[in-house]
Amino acid sequence: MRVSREKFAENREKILQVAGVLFRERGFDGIGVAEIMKAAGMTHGGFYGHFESKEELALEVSRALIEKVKIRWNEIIASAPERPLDALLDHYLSRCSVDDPGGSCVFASLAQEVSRSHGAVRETFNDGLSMLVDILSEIVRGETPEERREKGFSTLSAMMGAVILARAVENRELSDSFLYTTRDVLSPANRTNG
Amino acid sequence: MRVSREKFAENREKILQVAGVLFRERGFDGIGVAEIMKAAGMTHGGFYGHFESKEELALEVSRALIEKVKIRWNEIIASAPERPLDALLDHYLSRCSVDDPGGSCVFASLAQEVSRSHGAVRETFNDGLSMLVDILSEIVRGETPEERREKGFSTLSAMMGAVILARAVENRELSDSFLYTTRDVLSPANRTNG
DNA sequence: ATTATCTATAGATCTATAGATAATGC
DNA sequence: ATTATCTATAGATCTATAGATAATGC
Repeated sequence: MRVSREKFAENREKILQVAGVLFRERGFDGIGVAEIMKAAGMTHGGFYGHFESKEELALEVSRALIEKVKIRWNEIIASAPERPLDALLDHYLSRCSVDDPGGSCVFASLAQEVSRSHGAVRETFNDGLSMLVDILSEIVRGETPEERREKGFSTLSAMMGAVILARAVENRELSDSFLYTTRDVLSPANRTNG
Repeated sequence: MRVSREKFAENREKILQVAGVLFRERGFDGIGVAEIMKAAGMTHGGFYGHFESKEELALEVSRALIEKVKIRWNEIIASAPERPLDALLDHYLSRCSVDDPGGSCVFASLAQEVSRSHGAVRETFNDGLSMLVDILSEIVRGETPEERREKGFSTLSAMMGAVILARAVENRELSDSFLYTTRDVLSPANRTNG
């Protein structure tokens, strides 16, 4: 049965949203079009009326999720103008972030898989990471812009690494240690230099 | 045609070695048994004379590659007794490490994929990461054992994060920045505190 | 009539196995 | 005779498409 134009647009959004969760939970190659459509409440074949290919879906989902990270980070920073980095670290280096990959940072879920790929998705991830460095550069401590930019890179590395390793280990104590030790090292409140 | 016992053992080692490279390059799910066997110079069906399943191969490869990281790190540390952490960072945070995933740290290639799995491979990765924290705890600066252990966790997070992000971006300048900024932050020579 | 969705399937993977082949080693 | 490997294939995926169905909107 055919649906209205409005419903068609809704269905497309639903596919994007569901795919966003499932890609982050299982990886781009860990979930098929049929299962995504089933989870979205539609049939397999209907997918190709909305997207040309799975690759196109992966690209659109990537763009949307990266934009989402940007918006969330900017919101958190704006909500704590006196200690923006602390607020961001509290958010990012949290158990919630580790335990809910389907709802968390797309880079912490898919960076390794994307690094093996080529094409538009990879470029989108490249630009997204560059954007996060820019955001961090404005809230880290540092005497010169160069110093702050360098700290933007190292801070992002440490944040991502901590969440990725906290997810990789099964032992809860180990997992927590990656989060809180990284938070302590990166938080300006605990630093005496820089 | 049948081969000698010696050749049989050689063939098994060849499969493990080839699979070690291909798993790191393409992920456990990114390469099939048939292609691994072809790269090892054998036929698809012959695989099941050596291993019960692809999962068993993944486990044996994981164990071997984690042991390899341990041995390499200990060699590097032993070779530079006056500045072991600097030597390790020089090795780990290098272009070579980023450009040759098939020959580098198994965690930097497969941590995200493994974090989505359950079973023996995941446990092996868990124990392997714990072991790397132990190694780092002995070479980082810190006043107390607790402080050094905490620094072991945060240092490992930063190292892994830097290599993973350096691989994720396509832009060479961005990629290098993740490496050298993390090296600067982690190197005792560049730290004025702790 | 147009078009969004559904049914059914083609064609290409993938893991795993059964049975044939041929060299080893008693 | 035993056993390591090879050939061939079963059965389960996966992406993508062709054609049927049925509701929208002129």
